[in-house]
Formats: sequence, structure tokens, C-alpha cells
Amino acid sequence: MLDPRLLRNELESTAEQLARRGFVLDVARLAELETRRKQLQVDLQELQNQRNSRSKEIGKAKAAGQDIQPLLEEVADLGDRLKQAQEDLSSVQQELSQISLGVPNLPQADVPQGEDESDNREERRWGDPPEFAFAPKDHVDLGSAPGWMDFEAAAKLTGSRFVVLSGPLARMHRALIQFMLDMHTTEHGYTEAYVPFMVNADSLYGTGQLPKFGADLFALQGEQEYYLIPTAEVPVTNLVRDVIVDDAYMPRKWVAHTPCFRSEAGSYGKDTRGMIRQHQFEKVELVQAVRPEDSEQALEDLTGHAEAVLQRLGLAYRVVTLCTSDLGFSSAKTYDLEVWLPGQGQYREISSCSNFRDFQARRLKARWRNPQTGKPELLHTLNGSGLAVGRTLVAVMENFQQADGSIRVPEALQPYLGGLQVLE
RNA sequence: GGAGAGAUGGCCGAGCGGCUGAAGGCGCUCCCCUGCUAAGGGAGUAUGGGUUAAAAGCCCAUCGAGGGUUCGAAUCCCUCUCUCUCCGCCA
Repeated sequence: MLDPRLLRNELESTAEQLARRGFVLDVARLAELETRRKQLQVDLQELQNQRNSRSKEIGKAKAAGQDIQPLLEEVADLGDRLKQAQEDLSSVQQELSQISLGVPNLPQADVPQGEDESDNREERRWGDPPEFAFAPKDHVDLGSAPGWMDFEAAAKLTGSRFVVLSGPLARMHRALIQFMLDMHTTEHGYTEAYVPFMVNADSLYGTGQLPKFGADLFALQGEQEYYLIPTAEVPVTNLVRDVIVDDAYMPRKWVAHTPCFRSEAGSYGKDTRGMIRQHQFEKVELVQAVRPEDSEQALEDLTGHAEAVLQRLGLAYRVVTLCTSDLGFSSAKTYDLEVWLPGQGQYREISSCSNFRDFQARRLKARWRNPQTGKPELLHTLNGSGLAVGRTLVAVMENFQQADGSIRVPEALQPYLGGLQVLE
């Protein structure tokens, strides 16, 4: 959510910034609602003030043993007027909040203007895509041949866009998770968190998945309105919801491994083959809550932490800054890490690192106490995948494949596989 | 799943229809006193919002959440959520 003051006092310039990402703000409607809100709120508060002071008079008169009947008559219609004023105000407020919940974050000034992903700006590349003396296979062929990757079985158990891994591949998948968690906790200063994989609607509003993107979520049937998490960002970032963090505890840095569940309605037909786009996948997620003045640097650091995983594994990748139209709803700036996939002959997203500035924090009421002022202020939140485990597995398979279909184990990963050097 | 108890400010804890945004204590901050430490005295110490160019001031809201009764609700009624205790069941 944007600062309501922006929508009150700097409506025009806010609309211009939103237009950069292709969002049309209904300026006239907002201005009108805002004017009404102001008047209704003043009126209501005036009535409440009257009620309070009158009630106190009645209390005093009664205590003094006076006849309160005349006083009661004076306030007879106050209740009705109050009720009416409350209804008027709350209907305007409801409409205002509905609008503002649907307004995306302002893109940071250094985010490139663009129409689609082709306008994303490449920042840097690391590593060279491997050269093969044979035609490299994709992960589906590599995994299916020895029977380690079974999409048919998953389709039987559940449906399309799921996978069953077995044997050494399942083990490597698990090893990747351990490897990433260890790196981030011991080398990058994150605190490991284990969190619920189901969350309530409040949490999804807090991080911005609701109300706009409910179609992408799996909602549970049952008495409780629970949802499967689409990313660990939701439970972990919500740790600071309704919290005022003491300065001594800033910044907060968490890493969490969770499964992620996405219904991805509307994206059918895209990446139907293989493990790239699944309804269920594992992710090791980095989340930070930082002082506002630190968030831009924190995004660079966090992105570097995700990059470090790829570097340690020896996977070639590039970093792109998402252009204005590719930016996620809540994000002010996002770097995507794209890993080289020989099976596809292109770079594919494996991590997305975003600075949300105070956008999520405002919804979350996530604050810190600024020692300069002694007052609570909204903090800034960030997150990034460090990394998407399924896609990392795919990348390792395709980049480390050998002519006979076996897969070398990256050196950094070998300790996590009991010293195993090749999957065969 | 069954039975009961509870939810108040940073914490503990009163209040059970009217000058209570909330006694008292602890903690914290500042000041005074005291030749160390300790003790003592005083003041302050929630959050959001409105009004304002801003501040001060004034006003409104908030005692788990939402609704209701009332001129007036932390206090009464209803619904929900969460916590604790006992029993059952279990990983």
C-alpha cells in the first residue's frame, strides 16, 4: 500500500510514477472521494465530541442528584445522527481502501522504463555457459532415462505439473537445500526459520498477494480460511506484522526453506515440459527487514547472497533489472537472477530479489523505533530466492551432464552427498 | 474431541456502567540530592488519525477482534480468535 498522503496531497505526480509501470490511477475519483472523506470524518468527530461531552454532563448531573430528563431529551437524536455519519464515512473509507489496496508500488527511479521483459536491463554476467562435445539433453531426458524423475507417476498421484523424484536425484534435491541453508546462515548472517506452510488471509494481504492475486493461490477447504503459501516470503515477512522492532534488533535477516504452492492460473501452456513450472516446488528464501535508509544497499547485498550460491555451484548466470512493466505488484525494484540452461539454450529465472521499501510494511504495520526520533516508523522489507531449489536442480543436471547421461556433482555439493562425485 | 479459566499500556497487575487512556508496582528516560556502590526525592514514559504550512494546542479512536444494549461500555449481552489447565487422542 502506498502512503495515503501521496494519494491525498501528491495525486498527480503519484499517478505519473504509476503510469511508468502501465497502471492507470483514477485521479478524479480519488480526489472526489478524498474530499468527501475529509468532510465526513470531521463531521463524525464533531458529533462524537458532542456525545462525549454531553454524556459527561449527564453523569455529573446524576451524581449531583439533579433531574437528568431534560438533558436526555437534548441528546435524543444524537445517536441516529452518529450512526448515519458513521455509515457514510465507512462506505467512503471502504471504497478508498479498496482502491488503494489495488494500487501497485511506485517503481524506484533507477528502474528502466519498459513494455515487456525484452526491456529488462542486463546488469552483469558471471561464468561461461559450458561447451559440450555432444548435443546436451534437457533435464527431463536426463532424469527420466534412469527413472529418477517421473511425471507420469506424479500425474497419477495428483495431476499435471507435479513431479516425483527418486534415488540420487531426490537426494541431490535435498542436498541443495541443506547446502543453501548452511551458506546463508554461516556466511551471510541469516537466521534460519521454520514456518507454517499454511497462512491466513491477513498474512496474504500483508505481503500483497491478496486481494488482487487470489487466483494464483491454493485455498484450503474447511472451517478455517487457510491458504497454502506461494512462497516463504508470506509467513516470514509476516513475522514483523504488527510489530515495533527495537533498533538493536535491526536489521532482521531470515532464511527459510519451504515448499511453495502456486496454482498459476492463466499460465498454462507455458513451460509445460519438465520441472520449470510446477504447482509445488521448494525454495530457500531470504527475507530482510531493514532501516529505510539501508534498503537500497540491502537489495544489493541480498542479491549478492543469492548469486554466491550460483557461483559456488559453478553455474553461469546473468543479473537483470526488471523494467517497470515487468515489476511485481509490491516491488519498487527487482533483480532477477537467470541461470544458463543448456537444455533450453537460454538464461532462465532462478531467483528474484526485490526491495518493497515501505509498501508491504504499511500493510503489515511493520515498524521499527527510530532512535533519532524515538518514534515508530515503517521499516523496509526485502526478499529474494536463494535459490529456487527445483530450478537449481535442473540447472545442475543440465550444466553438469556428461555424454553418457550421468551427472557430475558440483564440488561444493559433494560433502552433502557423502562425497559422491557423479550421479549415475 | 470433551470440561473449565482467561485475554487490560514495555512487563506485572487493579478496575466490573459515568471526570479511567486507564490506579499501583516494575522497567526505562531526564532532573535533584548524595564525596564511591547502594539508597532517596521529583518529572516524564502507548499507538493510529483529524485540524495545521508546520509545531503547540484541541479533538477523535483504540483495554484480543467484530457486532449489540445504553445519554454514556475496559466494565453488560452475542459471535469469533487466541492462550492456559484437566481429560481423551496422537507424531
